Amino acid sequence: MEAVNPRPGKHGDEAPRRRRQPSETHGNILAAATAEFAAKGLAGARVDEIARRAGVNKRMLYHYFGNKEALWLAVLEHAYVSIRKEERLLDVGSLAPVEGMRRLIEFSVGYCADHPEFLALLNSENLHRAKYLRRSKKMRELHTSLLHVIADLLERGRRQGVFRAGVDPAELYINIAALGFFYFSNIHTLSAIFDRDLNAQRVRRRRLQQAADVILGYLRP
Amino acid sequence: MEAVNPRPGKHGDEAPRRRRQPSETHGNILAAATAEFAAKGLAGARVDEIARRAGVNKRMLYHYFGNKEALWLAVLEHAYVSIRKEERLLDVGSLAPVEGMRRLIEFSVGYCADHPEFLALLNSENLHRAKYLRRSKKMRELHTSLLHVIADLLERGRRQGVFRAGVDPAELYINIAALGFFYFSNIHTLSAIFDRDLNAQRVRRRRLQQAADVILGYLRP
Amino acid sequence: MEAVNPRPGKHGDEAPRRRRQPSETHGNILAAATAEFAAKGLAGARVDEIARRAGVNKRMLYHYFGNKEALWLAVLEHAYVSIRKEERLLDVGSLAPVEGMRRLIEFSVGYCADHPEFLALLNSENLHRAKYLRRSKKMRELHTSLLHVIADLLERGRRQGVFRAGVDPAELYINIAALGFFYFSNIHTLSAIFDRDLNAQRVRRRRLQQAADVILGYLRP
Amino acid sequence: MEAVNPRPGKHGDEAPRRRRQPSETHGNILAAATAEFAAKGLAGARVDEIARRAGVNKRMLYHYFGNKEALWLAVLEHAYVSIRKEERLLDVGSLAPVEGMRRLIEFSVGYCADHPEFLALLNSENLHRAKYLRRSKKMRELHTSLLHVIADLLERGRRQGVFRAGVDPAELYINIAALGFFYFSNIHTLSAIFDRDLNAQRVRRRRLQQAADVILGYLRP
DNA sequence: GATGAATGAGTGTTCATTCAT
DNA sequence: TATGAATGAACACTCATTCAT
Repeated sequence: MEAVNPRPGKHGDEAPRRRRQPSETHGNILAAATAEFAAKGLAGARVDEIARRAGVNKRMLYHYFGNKEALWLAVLEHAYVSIRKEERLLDVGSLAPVEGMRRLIEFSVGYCADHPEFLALLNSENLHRAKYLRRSKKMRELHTSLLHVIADLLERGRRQGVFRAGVDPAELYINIAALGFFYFSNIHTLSAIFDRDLNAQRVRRRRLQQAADVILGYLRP
Repeated sequence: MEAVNPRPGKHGDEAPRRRRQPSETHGNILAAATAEFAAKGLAGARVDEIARRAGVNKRMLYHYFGNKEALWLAVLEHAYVSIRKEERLLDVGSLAPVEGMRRLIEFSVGYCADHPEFLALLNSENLHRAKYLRRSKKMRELHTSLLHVIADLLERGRRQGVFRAGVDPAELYINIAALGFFYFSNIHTLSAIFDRDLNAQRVRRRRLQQAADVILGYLRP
Repeated sequence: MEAVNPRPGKHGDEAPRRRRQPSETHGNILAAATAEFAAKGLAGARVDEIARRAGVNKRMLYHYFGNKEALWLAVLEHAYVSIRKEERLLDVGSLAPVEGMRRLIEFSVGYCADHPEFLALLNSENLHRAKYLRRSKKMRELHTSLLHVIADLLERGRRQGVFRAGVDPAELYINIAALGFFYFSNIHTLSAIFDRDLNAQRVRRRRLQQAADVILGYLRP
Repeated sequence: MEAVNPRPGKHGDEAPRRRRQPSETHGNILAAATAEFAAKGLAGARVDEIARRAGVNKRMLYHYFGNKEALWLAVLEHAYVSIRKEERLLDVGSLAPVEGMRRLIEFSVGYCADHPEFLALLNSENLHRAKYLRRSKKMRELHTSLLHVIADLLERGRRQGVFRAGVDPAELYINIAALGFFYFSNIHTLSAIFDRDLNAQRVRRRRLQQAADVILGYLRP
């Protein structure tokens, strides 16, 4: 992380254009890139447009991130960090297994409903066969803790007799993700082929319930 | 030359291969475009590359399809026509409701496992918020017959007491699709974040079974 | 490469000439475009050729002017600015009415003789029915001052009894322009159909005299 | 090739599509090309569009005219033939000198007002410095007769004492043409720069009168 | 750190023209 | 005579990236 105020105590907010605000610039670029990449994909996104949206000079983008592909990876990593960070706040470790599991499921589905840009980024990265994500060391570390949390839930549930044994944490997480992801990700093509207006927010509640039912039914001993 | 360029077209005599096979050329372009678009998305695909893969002059692509976006729509439509055509061969109308439903589910999941290009195309089209598919009149006609088939299965099953009432055909189809689509579509990012090699063909059988169980359990009266 | 082409820009170290001379580059492009457009018209002109003539990268042309049509308009505007600028130097406002009018006429005819590119540009723009020029706000401002100068000459001449009344400044200017324009503009086709070599410079003096005679005769009270 | 009328002698006019109508096809192409070339110039005109306007296959255009440039010349020649043909119908040789001259002038100006496509074609050919017209032998023959007619008028007028001597027929014709051509040819740019709507038909009569006055005044002994 | 001019390789698309039928 | 598929060269324009300031 870059120091935000190199010279603390002497920074007026009154916009002396072209100040040195490293971390703000960095964050602006990341946010702009997330929006642009989510909307257009890696190939469709334009470096100029990202710079414009971020309100910074295009050169800064190269200064902070190296090139377009590295920026893409940074955006992806940041997206995963964000969801995992929120996820950790659920603190499911301190809840009873069934309640914890339900909260995890509802969060997972709700996050898909509320963050279409996350779905778009993942779909685009899948198009590239995870070429960029695979390079990232951050990712594995980030998700091992998630797997530990799920494994802990499963183990506590099994010991309490509310979950059956032999469930793989990763497989389970994939099933959870599937129930939210597909619907909200494919909502546009589904609307088109079935000539309906499938609205994300309207079906949100139903999806939350249905996903919890399916997964908890599946986990029952 | 001033203002007008005759462009003589200097083509060596050693390769005057210029046949006239309209439908073959058309099909070659469509196949090549499907592969290229599925691999790179709309923005990432290159018209030159499509022409090269199809073994035709780039100009033919514009002759037959108009432009890149129209070709994209043609590819999408063709992909949907293909899956629906295979689906119709299942002839689920002549089977008992439960068996017919199972066959439909297994086909749907199996198709996702076997046709990654179909998943990729749909994901890309979702990135564009179904901008192109929405223009297509073909699509609605194509899918009304599918909805009739499912409605017929549900109705017969309900009368025979094996399916519960009140199930919407389109909603059901979306649930079926979800169970196959997500897994095979996100296999690359999932492999990356969980550091495993999730192989499509290896999990094919398990997914088929699981999807059928979930849907048929859901339909039970 | 998949979807993203880094395009490293392999440029040999032996020629790293890349200066930063904004106004010079801008001027070079304008001059080159004037020559190319005058010689070939809008449709016939080649953007590559303009860049080559200007000795700049083609991309700069879009950097400074937007696109070919905008460059066309810039060239047209510049051509009009140039003639009006020279015209203002005549300072006819400080001359006696007849002498001022004569100087204006001679300048106008002489300009047509000396600037075939101006005639060519106007003819091409007329082909487009002034589609581009009509968008320009600059033009009206530019010519209102000209009309004021002519109106002043006419008024002073009328008061002094050397010009008749009721002459419209714009109509008069059109008549003046006509006398020079046609001859020098159509010199090539006229040479062809009458099988003579009508040379611009040779007839220059005669046209100057004749035009002044016609206009001043027309203005006599 | 399909034989349209295998048995000649039995061909109704009731549209057996794809008849052999050489001269009609030839004429259609010429008319379509005239419109397209006049509207867009040589470089801007599209061979496909000409074929479409003519309602014939593009190949026919090459069959009858060879290539685009040859078609351009054919259009130019046809345009000149048309004006000269109408001009001959005036039969000025049988009129008194002054009346004949007046009729010639009025025709010349009126033709410019009524045939903007003629002006456009000439301006475009001037852009090419009469490159194509100069190749044409037809042109010189076509205009020598015109020059003879004017020379005869001048000579008769001189003998009758109504015209002064020493007037060059070609120079005179150029002066006549100038008076109509410029105004109607430049009407669009003039409208744009002076922010008026100069309408061709509205000023027609005034121009006719003015041109006759100027020329006849000039010819007075 | 920050700017915008500059670059070269390409991007989708269009052109006049020709060939097989 | 007529058709429309086929061609290759070029067309206007755009791209991610870098350099001078």
